[in-house]
Amino acid sequence: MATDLLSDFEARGLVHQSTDAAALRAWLASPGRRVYAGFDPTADSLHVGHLVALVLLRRVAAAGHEPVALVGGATGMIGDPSGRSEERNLLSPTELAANVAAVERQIRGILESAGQRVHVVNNGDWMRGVGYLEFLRDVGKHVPLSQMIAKDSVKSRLERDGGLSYTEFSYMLLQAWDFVHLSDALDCRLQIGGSDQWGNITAGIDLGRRLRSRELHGITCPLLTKSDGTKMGKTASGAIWLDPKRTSPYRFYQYWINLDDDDAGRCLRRLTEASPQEWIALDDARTTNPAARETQKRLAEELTRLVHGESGLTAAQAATAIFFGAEIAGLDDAQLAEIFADVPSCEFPRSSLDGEGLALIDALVRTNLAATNSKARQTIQQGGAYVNNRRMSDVGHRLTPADLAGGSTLVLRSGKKSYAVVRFTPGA
RNA sequence: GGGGAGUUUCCCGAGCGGUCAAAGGGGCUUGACUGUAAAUCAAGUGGCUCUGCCUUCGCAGGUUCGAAUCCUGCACUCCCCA
Repeated sequence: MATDLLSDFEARGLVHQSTDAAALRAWLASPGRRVYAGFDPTADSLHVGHLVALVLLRRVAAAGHEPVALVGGATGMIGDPSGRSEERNLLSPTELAANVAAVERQIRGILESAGQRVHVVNNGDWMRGVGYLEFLRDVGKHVPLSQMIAKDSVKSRLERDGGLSYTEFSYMLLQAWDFVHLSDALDCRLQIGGSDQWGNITAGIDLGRRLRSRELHGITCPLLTKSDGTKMGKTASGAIWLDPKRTSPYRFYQYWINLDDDDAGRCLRRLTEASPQEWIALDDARTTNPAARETQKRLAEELTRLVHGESGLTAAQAATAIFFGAEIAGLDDAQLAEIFADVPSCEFPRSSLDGEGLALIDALVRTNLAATNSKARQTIQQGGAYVNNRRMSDVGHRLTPADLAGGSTLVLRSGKKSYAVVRFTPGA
């Protein structure tokens, strides 16, 4: 299975374009080859869109090769025009440095468990010392302008009103040089990227041939899109990030659980280590019993474990059980805080529970679960109000210490999915 | 410049003196069903100290026991003729 990486990629639908397949196969036949993919540090976290490349590198490792992850500390200074319709805003050097560090950490976290040596490199390290004139003489001289202009990424931008700046135009040279540099330093001869990277990758291959008479290889994988045409990893509320501070493990898990069947089947192949036998079994399960969502569960489990670890997966599953009706009991404040990390919270003085207690209607309004007292009353009457996931149908109910779930927290819910965490703090 | 029509609750749109918090549709909310989907069905949809009370029908006045409904003025929109 691990013998022919390229066939594995092809079977999983991961190959969009590739350079000479026979030559590539031959090169990959010996173990210990180094294969690289680049990551631009445009934010302090990677997102779901980067998973394809990360998982690909893991597969490279599983096949007995060494993954090389390049973080664009230098290229990030400039911004890749590929797949972009407008000029990028430049990041400040401090921001960039922070992003590079964060992204490097994430990459290591995901790749290092794959069982091979992992190289995480930053092109800032070799670009910083290179002078402009030197670069123009050593690299620029060998890249024909006609080819640069012919690249889709450049052409489409030139045809637009905004055009593109000389800076972004030069991006390609930097990435091309990265590839040549890595082939010098690590004997890395294969670069993998998204389909929008084809132009940049081939620029590197050309440069390698001109400067070193070396044969370099490239593979692009199709960009992940969902069957509804939207980009993978984007939701109405924004991107799905790998950083738990940006996207909680629960939401990450849910994202995969909620994929529709076609997308799930595709993602199973591209993003998980599932074997062909498993795909077939799961495809079958999906047609005979779609309700079980076995494919989605398999996806969600593997990816959540990969990104957030075993504890993240456990937390996400616990949260899932609760968000879908399980009564909230026997959890402490810390666990509640973790599960409901994405949920708006609201604080009340502890004393409001004393004596008469706090009217449920008030609590619903104060937590914005209901717009007015009337709406709150209606919600309760219609059976849409829950305290700790237990339906409350008494309009006059008052919250007392008996309603607390954790030591000082309780969870209100309106309808199926609007939650609010209420914390009662000692204060006045 | 002259003549006509209109402005209703989140949106569209009925209502033309009391039975109007205002038909109907859309949207939204809740419930049932379901695959945490879609469709479907049901209920709700001005506010409140809620079997009652208060505030809404372009704005300001007026007539009337009583006005979204009639009258006057103002603002805005649209149509037709010049």
